[in-house]
Amino acid sequence: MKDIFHDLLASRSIFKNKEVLRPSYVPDFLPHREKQINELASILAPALRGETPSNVFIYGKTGTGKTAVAKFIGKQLMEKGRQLKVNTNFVYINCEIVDTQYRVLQNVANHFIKAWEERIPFTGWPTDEVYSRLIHSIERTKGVAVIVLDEVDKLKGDEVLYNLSRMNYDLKDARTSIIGISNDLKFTEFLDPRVKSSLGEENLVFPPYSADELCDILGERAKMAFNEEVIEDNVIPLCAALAAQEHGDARRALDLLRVSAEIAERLGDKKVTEKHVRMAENKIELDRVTEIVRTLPIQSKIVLMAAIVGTEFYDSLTTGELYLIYKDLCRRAGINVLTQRRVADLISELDMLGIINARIISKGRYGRTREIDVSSSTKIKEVLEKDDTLPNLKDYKPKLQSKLL
DNA sequence: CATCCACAGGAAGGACGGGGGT
DNA sequence: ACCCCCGTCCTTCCTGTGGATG
Repeated sequence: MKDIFHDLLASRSIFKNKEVLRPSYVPDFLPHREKQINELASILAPALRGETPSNVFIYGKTGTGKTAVAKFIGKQLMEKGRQLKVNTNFVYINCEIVDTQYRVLQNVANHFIKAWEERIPFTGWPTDEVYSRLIHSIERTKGVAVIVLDEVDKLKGDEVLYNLSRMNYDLKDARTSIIGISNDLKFTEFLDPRVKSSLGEENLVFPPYSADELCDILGERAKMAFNEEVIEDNVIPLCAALAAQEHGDARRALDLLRVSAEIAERLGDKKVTEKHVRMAENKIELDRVTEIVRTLPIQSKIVLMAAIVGTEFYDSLTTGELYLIYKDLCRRAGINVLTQRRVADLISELDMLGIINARIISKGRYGRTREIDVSSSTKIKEVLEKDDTLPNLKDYKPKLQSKLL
């Protein structure tokens, strides 16, 4: 018993505050985003002077600090508003979760509705009534409202964007600014031109972080997250370098650091070392693959299974060979067989998810096809074997030769 | 050098299901 | 309550093509 408590107490000594490493945490200091912060601030500043601010469109890949900067600005703006006695409101909406026109309007409107007033229900009201209620509530504040739509590309339909971005025309005493955030560069191309011009009055690009910049970010957070002297010197540069290889994703770097420390803690080690980072890298990858595989539709699972079974016996497969195995597996499992055209698309999807590799090769006279292999096949196989909707692949042997005749 | 394999991958359309508008 | 539109999944049909082989 004593030993158990001893271990637990010892392991407490790594983290001081784990929360600051979580993606949801918004730090007070954002290294290497000063330029973006200043630009965004100068775009929104007119609002505090009673002028109408522009709408902004922000884009950049995942983990480049888009959301953090937006939330940070929101906080600052609220503070400045209090100082200047201007009524400021900041609404943050993640469109991946709130993804329909009605729910966006409802969410924004409810933000402005006072506690004792009737809130707008989840469903039931005509959309235009929600809109006019929203306009009315904002008008009443006689102040500034900044509305952030994170992941705007996930929004179904662009009507909401149109309505929201032209709200200023319906307002007299209040002003709004819409900030749209997206990681899809081509997103605006598909928008209604009117929305495009009103939302994209200003554009901000967030470039990926370099390895050095990631180091600074991690260092800053590590000071808050960990106790003194628990992180070895090479750990942070390593996390930064690994994340920079991907696409300068700060979230990934922070995850690596956090998981490394968690592993160290669980192992009862007093310091986080390079070894833990390597283990963390592995664990994160395994978790990612597991999650992807687990949530794959049945047909994709069968295709993946065919790829694994096939590569176990032949070191690379062509689309045609994979398809033969796939058909056989389907018949055994009593699942309907898709056409080769469709299976080819499923193979592409699996390739894009990064759980198989499929590259186009030409075998000259013997055709052009994709060569397929599987990166971490044993991990994937484990996940697939636990799935009881699939045929059991123990002792299964593909018989290509006879089928190919 | 033309040929020709075994596909890649685009186009069009059918079936189906869910969500929003009326 | 109903319908319609849209997205997803899948099929059918099709044209395009890199490069070993004759």
